[in-house]
Amino acid sequence: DAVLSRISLCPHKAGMDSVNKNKTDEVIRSMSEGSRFYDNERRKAAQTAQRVQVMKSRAAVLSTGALQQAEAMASAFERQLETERDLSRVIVHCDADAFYAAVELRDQPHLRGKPIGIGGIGMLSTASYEARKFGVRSAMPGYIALRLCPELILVKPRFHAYEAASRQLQAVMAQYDPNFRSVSLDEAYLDITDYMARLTPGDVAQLPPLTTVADPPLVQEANSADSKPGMATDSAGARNLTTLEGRALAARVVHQMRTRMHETTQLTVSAGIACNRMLAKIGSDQNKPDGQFCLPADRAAILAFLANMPTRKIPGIGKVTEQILRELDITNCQALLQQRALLKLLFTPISFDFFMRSALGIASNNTRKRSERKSIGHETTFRELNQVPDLEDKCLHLCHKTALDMERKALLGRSVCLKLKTVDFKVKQRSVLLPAHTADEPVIKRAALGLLHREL
DNA sequence: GTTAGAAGGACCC
DNA sequence: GCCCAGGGTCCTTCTGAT
Repeated sequence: DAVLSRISLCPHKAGMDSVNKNKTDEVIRSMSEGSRFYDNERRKAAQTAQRVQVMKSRAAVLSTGALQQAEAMASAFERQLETERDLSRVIVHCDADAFYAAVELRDQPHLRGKPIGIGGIGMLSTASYEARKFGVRSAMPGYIALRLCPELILVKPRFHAYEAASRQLQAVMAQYDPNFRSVSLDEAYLDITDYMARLTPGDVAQLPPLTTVADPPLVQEANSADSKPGMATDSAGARNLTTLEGRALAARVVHQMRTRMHETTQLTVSAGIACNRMLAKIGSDQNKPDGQFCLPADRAAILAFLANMPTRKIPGIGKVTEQILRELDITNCQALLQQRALLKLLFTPISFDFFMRSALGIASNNTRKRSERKSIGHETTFRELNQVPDLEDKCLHLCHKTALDMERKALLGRSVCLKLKTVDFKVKQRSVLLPAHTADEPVIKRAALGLLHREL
């Protein structure tokens, strides 16, 4: 049922082939059922079901006229989006494979070949590929993982080691794009268009040949006349990166970069190459681990690539949105496009825009660093507490850590937000806007305590 | 009608 | 015996104020 889809293994994730999904889900279910966590999941599932019901009843009473009008608007919107389609950039998404686990296996050779999970009994942040065969996943509680895989070795995270490895990976990436955007310790986007334009024939000769790279084929068949095979350079003699040849060259560049990353860190990195961030990110998952995927800069090839793509693979569509769309009989991008009139009528303009862009493969290709952070804070989960002084202590300690961080990073903030989680996993957030921006610890503490007392 | 602030959630790693 | 994280961003909805 609905709650199961929330707690079970995601079948679209890479490396699911060898997993006995039914057995794994049964273990997860039996260990979760009856817990307060499970009850909360059931509550949220019911909430989602309610949302779906409202949508379905709205859909049921739509007139053909309304649908036709929506179809016309959606169609016009699609034409508008097509004018924005930019195939000119070569965007790469790099994603280190099972990063934390890979660093541990590298540094602790006696663990190699054994299933390991990074984290503790409460929660794992990563699992090695050996452990994934048993259904062990990131964001899985350690005690459930141990039930799935009794030989699992829990390894305490060593963030300094991961940060060091991350810096090494980034140093290689910087050779190809000094303005790359890192999204976490193990993920980054690069725009290698300029790098490729500067490649000399000598540089090109140094690149690994495509044939050693292409397994499975890196460059999908382009079935359209949009790209012009044989036109690796344009009339001015400049390198044309949108052709199949241009993308094959990109594949060789990325292969070289991944080789360098492996040489300096002993870690494997997977990569996706495409004309925007979204497509590159989907691509980096295609041939994981230690693989890469290159999508031609070609509208027809992009649409063909996306047509049967499960909605869950789109970054930004999680379990809930997948479920809602499935209830509307939408499970892949093709259906997303076919049902655009319905989507236009049932979802907000922002969601509709997002769905259309996703299904068409039109997204931002900006890989420059994002501007400034929006928030900073700390949170911690602790055993059941109901004594006011105990809660105050916890609150003050988190305020202290946050104020310290703000001072270190020279940041100011104006809104103080207190987050509370009850024993039944309900989350409450209470916030106040201060008269002025501050990083002053006593001010933050007073505001937070005020919010806390409002709830006691 | 528009907007800013609050609260709740979905999602990502 | 341990028993579902913690750091974020963005979107949606509601509500009171301009």
